[in-house]
Amino acid sequence: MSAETHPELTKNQALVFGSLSGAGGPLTAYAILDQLRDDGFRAPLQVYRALDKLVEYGMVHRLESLNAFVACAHTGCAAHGAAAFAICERCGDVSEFTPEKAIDLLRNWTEQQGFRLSRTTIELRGTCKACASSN
Amino acid sequence: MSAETHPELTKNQALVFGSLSGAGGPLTAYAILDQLRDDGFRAPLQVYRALDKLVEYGMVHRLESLNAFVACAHTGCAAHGAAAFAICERCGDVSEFTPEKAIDLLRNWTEQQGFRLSRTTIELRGTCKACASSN
DNA sequence: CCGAGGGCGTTACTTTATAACACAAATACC
DNA sequence: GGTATTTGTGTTATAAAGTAACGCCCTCGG
Repeated sequence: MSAETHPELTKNQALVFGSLSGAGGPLTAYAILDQLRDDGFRAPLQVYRALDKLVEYGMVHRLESLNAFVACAHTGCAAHGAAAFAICERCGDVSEFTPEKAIDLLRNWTEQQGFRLSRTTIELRGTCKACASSN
Repeated sequence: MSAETHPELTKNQALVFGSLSGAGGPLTAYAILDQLRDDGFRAPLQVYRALDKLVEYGMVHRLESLNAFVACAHTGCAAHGAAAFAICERCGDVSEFTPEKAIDLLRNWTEQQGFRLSRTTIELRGTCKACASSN
């Protein structure tokens, strides 16, 4: 899978990705399902199956602490490998960023332990600038 | 358990903490519930309420990517503030560690953004040394 | 005494995610 | 072309994780 080109998406995958991209923020699988009722979606599995593939392709990230999914901010994130998220608990805004040095340090730790790293989850909860100042 | 670092636990909190401590690894809320049936536990809420407090006290961590909970490895983790976890997907073993430099870098990023950080989740998925070598 | 807050027990419920089964479409291979 | 294999799809049913709402019983400070 090339980092620059997206794989060919199936119809369902394209619908789910479109829904997430259009949202401009994270959506739960069931929220996506509701959005896609008019496109013929009837069951959660249709969404989860598409999401599994999109996550595998690096086009979508799963936010573990929200049980939600978000389109990758980098249109071809697979190259980056790891991403981090700052999640505002007030307004729900999510910022994706790539703290390479921090990730290097974590990877170094795993290598020292003989731990073979496959996936890194970094999620920061708090209050975004806008919400913190509008207090 | 030190009276200085730990608050007085209620009966339910002590039971849940004991269950988690004895497990030597993560447990889901429902697994804890099953373990405590003989102690009179009947409903998930009894577990979740205790867990909420234990997490608040820093004695228990929630593993977001497993929907599970684990007793803090440091008996008084509240001081450390943030922890990271390496989760073996083969044997389920979880190692807690405290990557202070990586956390500092993440905190610096949030400060630059004006993001007020309240909670940090770092979870590494992969294969532990023992499982990787017993291949 | 009493009243406010915290913890507790229970029922019912919502949200999140998978299992199992059957069919269809694309791909691979000779 | 024909056939095996994989991959995607649709559906029903069910499991797993988490919460709302209610009422009761403590206990602690006034």
